[in-house]
Amino acid sequence: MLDETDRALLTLLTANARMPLKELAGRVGLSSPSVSERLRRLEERGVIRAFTADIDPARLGYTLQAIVRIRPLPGRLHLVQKLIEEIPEITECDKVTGDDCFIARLMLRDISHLDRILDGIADKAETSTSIVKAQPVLRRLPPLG
Amino acid sequence: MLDETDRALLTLLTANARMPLKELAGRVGLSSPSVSERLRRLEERGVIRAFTADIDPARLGYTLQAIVRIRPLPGRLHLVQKLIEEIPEITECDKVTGDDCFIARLMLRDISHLDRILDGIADKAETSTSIVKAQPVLRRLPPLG
DNA sequence: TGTGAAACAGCTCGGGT
DNA sequence: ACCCGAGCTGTTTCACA
Repeated sequence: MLDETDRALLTLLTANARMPLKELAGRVGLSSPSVSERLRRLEERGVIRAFTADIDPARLGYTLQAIVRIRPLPGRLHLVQKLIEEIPEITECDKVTGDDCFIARLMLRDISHLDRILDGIADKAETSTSIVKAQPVLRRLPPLG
Repeated sequence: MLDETDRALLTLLTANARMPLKELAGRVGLSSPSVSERLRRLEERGVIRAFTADIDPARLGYTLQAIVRIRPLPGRLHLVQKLIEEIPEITECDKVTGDDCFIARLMLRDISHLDRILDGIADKAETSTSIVKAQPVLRRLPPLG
């Protein structure tokens, strides 16, 4: 399904999505056209979902992050999900098993910013908030293979 | 600090990191060299941390994701953090306030894979696991401005 | 910071192994 | 599947506003 060369390409592109084909080719021991074709196929198959820029939220003024577990009140599940999707400060949200129905990541300018957002949810769901103190593992690839 | 043009560039690059300078330039109404210079500065200032490929874990065989809250046993904090960093299936981990010291995202091949990994932690920390059923909000940018 | 032109590098597409 | 080479497209550099 995915050979050694594909895996190497994914690793290289994860580290630097703008790496030129020529350099990619050199590192995996192929020619540029071959690499070009492989990338096309990887995108087509959905292995590569997109090429994105990794922006540092702190440099945008979001110096605080919080992880919030959200338990919608009875009958409010869909309403809460819609609300979550519309709050732009929520940059990630998973719907999970268990009492906590949603687990969301919030980007915040300061602690009062958190207060304001939670106030807007308080009448539709219960929340448990954890403030992020450090990020020991930042977005990385799982083992390929 | 960040003007309107910079914000537009970040939005465009987040959607497609491999977009050619020429096209970026056209969309923000500048010339290619100007855009090139702006990108150089954004990277230098650390606003753009990296250009990365967004890989679909499901296409790599990781059809299951879990969010695990981890509470190290007394005196095991550092040991547990080291362990977390060394488990490659943990692709994200935040150190947070509250009883749950760490919140980690795990990429898994199947449910027995989860069992195996949690077994390796069980004697050093308590864990609470939530299986991801859906992802209503996938990694996106907070408001720029 | 910005622009435009020119030199340079990278990409794509054909044909061939 | 991959490689090579030609032609084209995109990028970078530089003089200048």
